[in-house]
Amino acid sequence: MQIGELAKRTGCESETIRYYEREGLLPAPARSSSGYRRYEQPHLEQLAFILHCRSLGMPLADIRLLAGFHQQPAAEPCDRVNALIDQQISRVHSQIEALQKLEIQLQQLRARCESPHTLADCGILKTLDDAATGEACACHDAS
Amino acid sequence: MQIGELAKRTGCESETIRYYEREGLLPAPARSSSGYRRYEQPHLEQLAFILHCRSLGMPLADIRLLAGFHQQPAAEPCDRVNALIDQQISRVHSQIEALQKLEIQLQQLRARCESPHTLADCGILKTLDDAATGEACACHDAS
DNA sequence: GCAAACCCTGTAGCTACTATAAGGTCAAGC
DNA sequence: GCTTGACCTTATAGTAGCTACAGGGTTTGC
Repeated sequence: MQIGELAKRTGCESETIRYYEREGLLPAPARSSSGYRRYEQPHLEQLAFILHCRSLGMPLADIRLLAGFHQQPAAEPCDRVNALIDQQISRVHSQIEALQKLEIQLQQLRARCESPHTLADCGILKTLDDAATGEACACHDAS
Repeated sequence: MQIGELAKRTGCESETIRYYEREGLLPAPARSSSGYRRYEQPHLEQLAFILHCRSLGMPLADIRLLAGFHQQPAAEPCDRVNALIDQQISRVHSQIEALQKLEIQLQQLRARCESPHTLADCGILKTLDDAATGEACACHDAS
């Protein structure tokens, strides 16, 4: 199949497929006489594997590693696979925690200007300005 | 003060300060005879304002807008300030939701390989492979 | 008079794509 | 046989927000 067909079947844009090939995540397929890429079933599965990992937020470098484990002897221990997933879980977890703090801070800032005001007495701008001149700010104080 | 001093006082690297200047977030300061940037107190406050907004996760484009509101007539309504903060809150909120789903998916995947195995029968690799061949996967099924 | 610590500009790198530009190929219809 | 449109190709530049050089000039202290 051509690249457009592979793109349609996987929901991944042709340009992204070519990008994955450049990055060494997908093997370079055979070419037609006119230079068009010709994909087979294994390519589709490999791409689906990549896309599934991406949907779990994994970085391409980790996916490259995961894909590499297929080429290794099957008797090897799989602890490095587990470690990659654990890393990803902790990355995601700390992102969540950071964003939750952020949301609280933003809501405290937002509460400074509930009803419509003018710029002159907008509690939000005032709070941001105060923080800039070194005063305590509503958003970061209580965090 | 020189750029290094400003950097030390704000905890922002010199290169980042020059970057903000290039991006039009900080006004270009006066220069010494040898071309060194000379900053005054207002620059420090402006930079602190930017850094405070950044610490709330706001994109530079929004910070540029926020900073611009200082130059506008004080009697203008501040609803656009509020809108920017509201936007940021909803961005952060939807990121949190997406990451929470992700964490559940990752933990379901991780549960496929609790005790140490070999690559051949690693539940994680198997699950990822199955997903690539179109079968239902543990991680995305229950999401 | 020299070395260390500072400063300058300009450019390239990071992630994971996305979007062009400028061109070649192929099948259908007239 | 020729055109039209949908496909494909490569190469390059852009996105966000920095960070990290390279290759040079300046200033300060000993």
